[in-house]
Amino acid sequence: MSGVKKELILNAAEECFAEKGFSGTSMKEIADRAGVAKSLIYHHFNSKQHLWEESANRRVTGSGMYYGIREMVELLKTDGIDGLRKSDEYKVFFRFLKGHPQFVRMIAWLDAERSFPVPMIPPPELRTVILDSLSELQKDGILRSDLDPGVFVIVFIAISKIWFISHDCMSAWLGEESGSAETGEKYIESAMKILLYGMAGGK
Amino acid sequence: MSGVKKELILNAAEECFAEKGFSGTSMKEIADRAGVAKSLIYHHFNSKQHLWEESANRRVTGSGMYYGIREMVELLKTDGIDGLRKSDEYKVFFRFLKGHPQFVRMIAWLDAERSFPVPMIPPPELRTVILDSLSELQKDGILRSDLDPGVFVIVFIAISKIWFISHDCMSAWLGEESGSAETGEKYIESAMKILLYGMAGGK
DNA sequence: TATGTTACTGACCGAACGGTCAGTTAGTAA
DNA sequence: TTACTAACTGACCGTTCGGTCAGTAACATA
Repeated sequence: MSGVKKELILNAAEECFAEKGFSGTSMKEIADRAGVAKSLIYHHFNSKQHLWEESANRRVTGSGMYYGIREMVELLKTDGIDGLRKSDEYKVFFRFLKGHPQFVRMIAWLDAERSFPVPMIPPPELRTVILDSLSELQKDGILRSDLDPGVFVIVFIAISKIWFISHDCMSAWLGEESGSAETGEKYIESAMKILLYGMAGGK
Repeated sequence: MSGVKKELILNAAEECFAEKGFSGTSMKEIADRAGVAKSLIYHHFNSKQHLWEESANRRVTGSGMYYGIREMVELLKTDGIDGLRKSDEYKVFFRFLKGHPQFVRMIAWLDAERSFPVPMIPPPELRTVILDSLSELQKDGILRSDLDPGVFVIVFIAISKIWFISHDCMSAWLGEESGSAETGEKYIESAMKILLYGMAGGK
């Protein structure tokens, strides 16, 4: 009946690392949060760095981060840009981030950390499916065809991600008090207006 | 003749913090890099946290980060979107980040760090000038008028910033080998095509 | 029951941590 | 010269760090 305490350790590590990053987290903190002896961590994981990599990897690859994007691209194929605009589906990635604040914290640390890097590469088969669909949409004239399809994905991720990663700085550019949950919804609607319009037109 | 070694300390702190963040940097590292005794740091700054805040603040507020954006908005007023598109000026913020990798590293840490936060708010007068100009451009029909003008700024920053902050992850979505400097130029050109087109049209 | 393996603990280690402090140097004003 | 202040240093402090290790508890197999 192994693995139960190992799971506790991984969960505790994820929480601590998401809050304070690699260097800001001590092994004692993780052990205390997991409710185990510190030395047990070294029984299951070789070192702090290994634990960091394992928990970060699990959180990133197991997040399903990109599945919303794939669904969105599928919707784009069936309903076109206007269909996407009228539905709420273009918010899918934004809402994913909103619902997973711990995941957001983790990728913020991964973006900064270079001494103990964790790749964060999209799953190859998902990447291929999304890029192929986008290429098809370009051929069909639904998306502008003068760009690498990957650019659509990047700008899409960028405008969602920045809202949560640099929230204070960004909401300072908007008039309302930044804390309100409504501001986020209004922001992503506005930003996606720009994006959806720009993705269709041009050249 | 004070201040010269204090300056050395601040510079060394900036470099160390940009590389390894707050928790990953030790006071001894900073002292060694500055070529002074560790205790001298405590003569000029109260604590590690104060040094962190002071060096981060100096780097962020002194960066001139937003001046390129203001210039761009001015150009938009005189030459319109087509003028901006034809010149290279829309790359101004992207090139600023490209030319200041240490600044990019620092804001990546600031985005992640919540235990020792540093605000990173845009200078109020610059913010006002930029937002006012954008409002004017909306009234003149050059920019779409159905959005808060701050959104233009945010999406603009977002697509430039993400290229450097999450570089490995993002360039994985583009076909070429990610390391090349040319890829970045191609990316920002493509992304700005989407943005400039989307900022003009719609509603 | 005997045996081996894995899960798990508490005591412990040397190193590094942030921070202090007594004391020295150097410049400056009276 | 004296006296005061700010710049600066090296030795030192208590704590915490990541990591080790001998030993125990639990459980499966034979």
